[in-house]
Amino acid sequence: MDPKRFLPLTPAVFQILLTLADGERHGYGIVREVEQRSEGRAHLGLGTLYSTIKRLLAEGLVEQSQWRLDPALDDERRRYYRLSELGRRAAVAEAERLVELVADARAKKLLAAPEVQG
Amino acid sequence: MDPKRFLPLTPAVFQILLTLADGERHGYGIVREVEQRSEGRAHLGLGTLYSTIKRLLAEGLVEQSQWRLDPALDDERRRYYRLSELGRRAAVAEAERLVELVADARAKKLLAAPEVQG
DNA sequence: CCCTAATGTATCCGCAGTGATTATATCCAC
DNA sequence: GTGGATATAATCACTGCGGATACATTAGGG
Repeated sequence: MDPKRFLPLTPAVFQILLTLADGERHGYGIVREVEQRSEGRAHLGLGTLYSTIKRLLAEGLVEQSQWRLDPALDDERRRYYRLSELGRRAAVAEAERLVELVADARAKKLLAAPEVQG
Repeated sequence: MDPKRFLPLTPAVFQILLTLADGERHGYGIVREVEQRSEGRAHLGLGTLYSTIKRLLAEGLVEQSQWRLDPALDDERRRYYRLSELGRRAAVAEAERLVELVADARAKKLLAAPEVQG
């Protein structure tokens, strides 16, 4: 299964996969992490979140998980999700695509060249 | 006028602005350059191209130009476009946003850290 | 306790962007 | 002069986005 067939990922999809890349999260928690990580520059609407997750589950990029926080701290309503292997490879492929885009932007002098690039 | 109000740019819009960043182009020529620069990985449909350019003109990110190639080599039908100052700043802002996304992807270990980064 | 706000999941629906298709015309090579 | 590539443009169905809404639960303050 070639992850490139999902490219380009939409901003919403990439933000969700990115958020799940280092651990499981529940829906609402994803929205808050995106908000925090981007310092408010990226926003994920609730309508987008749940419809997108539904699609990602159907496509097999994301899986539902039984993972639970310490019950004392957790909330029964939460549904946790994790990246599938395919989802991870799709996220990597998208990240590589973005690296190319940035390189193109540098080639077009929209960005300064990095000070040092090994 | 804050270019950030246009973010995030859609893939089609960014590809068009990127193409115009180092010189004037006509519509069909933009499609071909995108195809070539990405080595076929990015594709810009004709329907997308012309409707998007129309919108970009209305938003003032792109301007029509009187520029002409040597008449012997040029084609009367062509309409040339160039980046406006606002368009350039929007493209830069988008490129910077992509740099942040790539950094996020590195932080989440989706990509290896760059070998050297000054 | 109760009230409110925040948390949490979920659906609905209008809107915007995409891109295939179609139409039309011109350019160029043979 | 015929055919295929070039070129612009409008139409149209499809998808993704995100605000609005609904509803239930949880947390905290008075």
